[in-house]
Amino acid sequence: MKDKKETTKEKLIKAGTEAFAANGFEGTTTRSVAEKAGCNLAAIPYYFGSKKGLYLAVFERFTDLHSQYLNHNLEAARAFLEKGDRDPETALGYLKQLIGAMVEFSCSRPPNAPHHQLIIREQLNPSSAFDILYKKVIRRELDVISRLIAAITGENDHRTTTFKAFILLGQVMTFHHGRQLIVRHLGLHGYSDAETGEIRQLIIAWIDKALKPDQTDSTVRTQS
Amino acid sequence: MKDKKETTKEKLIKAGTEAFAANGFEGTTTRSVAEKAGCNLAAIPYYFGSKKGLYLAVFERFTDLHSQYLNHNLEAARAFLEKGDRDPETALGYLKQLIGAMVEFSCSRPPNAPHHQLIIREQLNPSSAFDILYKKVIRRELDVISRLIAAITGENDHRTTTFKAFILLGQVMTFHHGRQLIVRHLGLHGYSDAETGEIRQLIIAWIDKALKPDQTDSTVRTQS
DNA sequence: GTCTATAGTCGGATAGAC
DNA sequence: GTCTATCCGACTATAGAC
Repeated sequence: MKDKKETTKEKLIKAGTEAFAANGFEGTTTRSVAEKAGCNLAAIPYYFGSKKGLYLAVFERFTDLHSQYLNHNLEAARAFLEKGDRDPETALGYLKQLIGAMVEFSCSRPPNAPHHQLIIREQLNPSSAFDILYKKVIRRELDVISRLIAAITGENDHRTTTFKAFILLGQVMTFHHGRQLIVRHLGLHGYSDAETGEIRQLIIAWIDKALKPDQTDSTVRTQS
Repeated sequence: MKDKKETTKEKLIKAGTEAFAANGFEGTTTRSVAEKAGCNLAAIPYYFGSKKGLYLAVFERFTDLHSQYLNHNLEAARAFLEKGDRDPETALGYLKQLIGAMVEFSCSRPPNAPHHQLIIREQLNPSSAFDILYKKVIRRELDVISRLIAAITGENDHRTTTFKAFILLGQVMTFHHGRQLIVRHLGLHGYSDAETGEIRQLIIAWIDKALKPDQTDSTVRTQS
């Protein structure tokens, strides 16, 4: 029935995802997207109303995929948190699991990961897509991570645990959006499995040391 | 003599820095830059040859400022490293000093810091400006940081210490380019001095724990 | 639903007066 | 050096045939 329809729409979303991630909204032309999708320029306004409509559709789509990918780890952690068990070692285990999955997602899957480019671009330049992003993926991730950190360190100040969650996310993201830089600096040709593995191990080891509950967490007090 | 000349050129570079940082190269129009600079559109091709010429001039300029700002800390660390003293505690002190300065630079000076937006944008979308950036600032920073890390941890593999340097830079940068996100998530109105201070303390404490020389650094071995 | 042709707009660069 | 006026190309979106 609507197989043909879905296919063209689908191809446009896929091509749009890559193009917008690589060149940004302004840097992308509808012509190039249509060409990459192998369909007609006029199909974009037809299916999505406008270029901006396609852009938003791209975000609706990839945020779904993104949550699906991390859903298992996020939900497992959330279930743990919800049942009130606050064992720091267990919480640390969930956190390491989750972050490990994020590293894999960011580093080892170059074709699936224009996602983070789109995320960064929206952070630099928030548009109406930022809302979709925030509500569907970022808020949830931040929330779970900061609650895990609270369980691990015993720190309960929301702002502080959120800052720590950010530090952590920053460690992961830097390897994604700094890929070109790292590769150039080290003379690599992209991340091989070996590099992805090393990055994951380094980040996990770093987390391990920095959050280990058995050390006094020299928690910070600033004037609130 | 050439006061007037310098002034117009200067105003264009300043306006261009802000505009390119905020909206990217494609998202910026020469008209808007000229208007913001309070001068004529035709002045851009006149002084810089083209829009791209202005863009490159912006990079030449801000990379100078950037190195100047961090120069003191970078050179102090480099002098320490050069004289062959490898005391881990001292090295850790230099690293903390340097990172602290970077946090101040990223967070507490909103008007001076379109710089990092430009850096991120070039990482996402390398153009000819990437070379300027890499050669004049990033390479030197990465180099010093990774050598400090080597001195602190005793780890001598260049790739590993570089990855660790990246982790560290990622922690700092995330607070800069994720500013809109953090502010929104925590319901802040930008970073006050208190927040900048807390961020600096958290990152330094994190580094402290993760790199402390007195712990066995569970150094990673992957198939090389 | 998909195409061609084209309208309408805008942005970068130039010509040339002052 | 600075301005106005303008050209030219490229882009998004639409009209309308098939």
